Amino acid sequence: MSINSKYECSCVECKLKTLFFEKVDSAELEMVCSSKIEYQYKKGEVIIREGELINDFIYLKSGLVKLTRQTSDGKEQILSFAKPFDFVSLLSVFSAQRYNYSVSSIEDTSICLLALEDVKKTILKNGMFSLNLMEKLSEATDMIILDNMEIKRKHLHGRVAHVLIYFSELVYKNSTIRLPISRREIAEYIGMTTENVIRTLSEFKKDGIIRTFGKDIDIVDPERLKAISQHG
Amino acid sequence: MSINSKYECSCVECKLKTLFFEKVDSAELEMVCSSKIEYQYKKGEVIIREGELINDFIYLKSGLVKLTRQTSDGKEQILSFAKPFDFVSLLSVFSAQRYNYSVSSIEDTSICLLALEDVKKTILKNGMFSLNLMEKLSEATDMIILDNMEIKRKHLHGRVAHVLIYFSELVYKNSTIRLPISRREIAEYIGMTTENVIRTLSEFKKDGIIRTFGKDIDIVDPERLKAISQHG
DNA sequence: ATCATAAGATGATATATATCACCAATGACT
DNA sequence: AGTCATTGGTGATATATATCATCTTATGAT
Repeated sequence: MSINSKYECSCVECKLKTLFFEKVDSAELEMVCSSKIEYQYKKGEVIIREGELINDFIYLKSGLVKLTRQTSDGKEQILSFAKPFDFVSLLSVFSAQRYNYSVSSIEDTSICLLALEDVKKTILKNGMFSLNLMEKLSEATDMIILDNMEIKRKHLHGRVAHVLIYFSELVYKNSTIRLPISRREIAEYIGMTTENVIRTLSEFKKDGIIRTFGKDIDIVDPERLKAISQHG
Repeated sequence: MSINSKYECSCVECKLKTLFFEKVDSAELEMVCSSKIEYQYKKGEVIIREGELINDFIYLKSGLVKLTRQTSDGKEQILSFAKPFDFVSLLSVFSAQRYNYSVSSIEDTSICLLALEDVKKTILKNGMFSLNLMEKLSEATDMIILDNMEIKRKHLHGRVAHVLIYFSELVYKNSTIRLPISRREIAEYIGMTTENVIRTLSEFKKDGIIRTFGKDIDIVDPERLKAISQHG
């Protein structure tokens, strides 16, 4: 992890500003942003550790992260992935003292860290900001809930197809992708074993639905993949 | 469904007030509550239908409801259950035009319906209310997400045990319960088949963990049930 | 460059879960 | 009271998934 100067970028010009701060005037923005710190992470670093005190409001500037939790039997479980404009620091931020999940980068990532206290002050003062923030929070949690419902109703093949489609269509917007996660992580996300994820990818390959070279995956037949995702 | 007069109960004296309106002064409360309508539902009625426009902010006064959605292959899926003080009308309320789930009563239920516009006006004007509401919203979605993660990591037996414990400990706070849902609904919630839910309950019975008489269930050995819920 | 470690891959087998078929019990409705 | 639909229940069997063992191939550290 490396720290960037707080003057490296300006909130006023930030393209992410629309996410939360579009309804905030420049004085308020200055108040919140004066304490902002930017951090950079290489792929594979832990950004937030489950159990830590929540003091900050985190903004994903670029990159990709995963949200994980430890199950009581010591296994790792992935709740969801987040890219810029998805919101990261939302679960529990307003409802708990400590994080009940971890956040790690699965690609080189940079984040902005704002003091949660300042954000709360802005909520108290600026109603439009509150409403806007509530919408974003609600959107983000809706997505996690519905995504997990989709996974829950599917079988192994459908779940693996679902993950491929997610990264292809929603993250990279390309039929050729470099998977940012391992087969094990796919398994941790969809609740199946690593071996079965690998086997399923091999079958997709044998059936001419995808081509694979390690983490590089080329979706040859997206329609069939979608059909599998729907049905299986 | 039957409608009660709006004067049947008073928001000012409502024991549920602390849920959302503790930070609201009496003038604001009057504004929101002047339009309030109270509805009563018998067990088994639909309160909100998936796809309907969201115009209201719904408050669960008493009873018990289930949140459901249709999957693309026409099956019913249960997202979660909610009792008073859990929040019902939270998913999507601030992020979507239409409900993407249905709400039905699984016990006799009464709700308060507030105009969403009035609630939004209060958000704009009252920062403490906004922050409080955000906390409640965040708590409610956290619970749904974590509960679904727990279910996802468990096997059939653990999932069924999980449901029994949920109703026993969190809803009825009693080791003898009358299940408000059918075996099929348990299956729709945990993502398994009805037959296997029935079989699992039979096995719990045979093993002396529970006693059953139809929907009346007596949890004889809660410790073993919890162990199954953790491990299985 | 080399070693150690993790990731990817595959097969054999055990276990878990779904499916299908059937019947009994219950409740709702004329 | 009787019929019809729904729920609860069980068994036999097929299918899906997990487990275990083994191997190859990347990857990272020194």
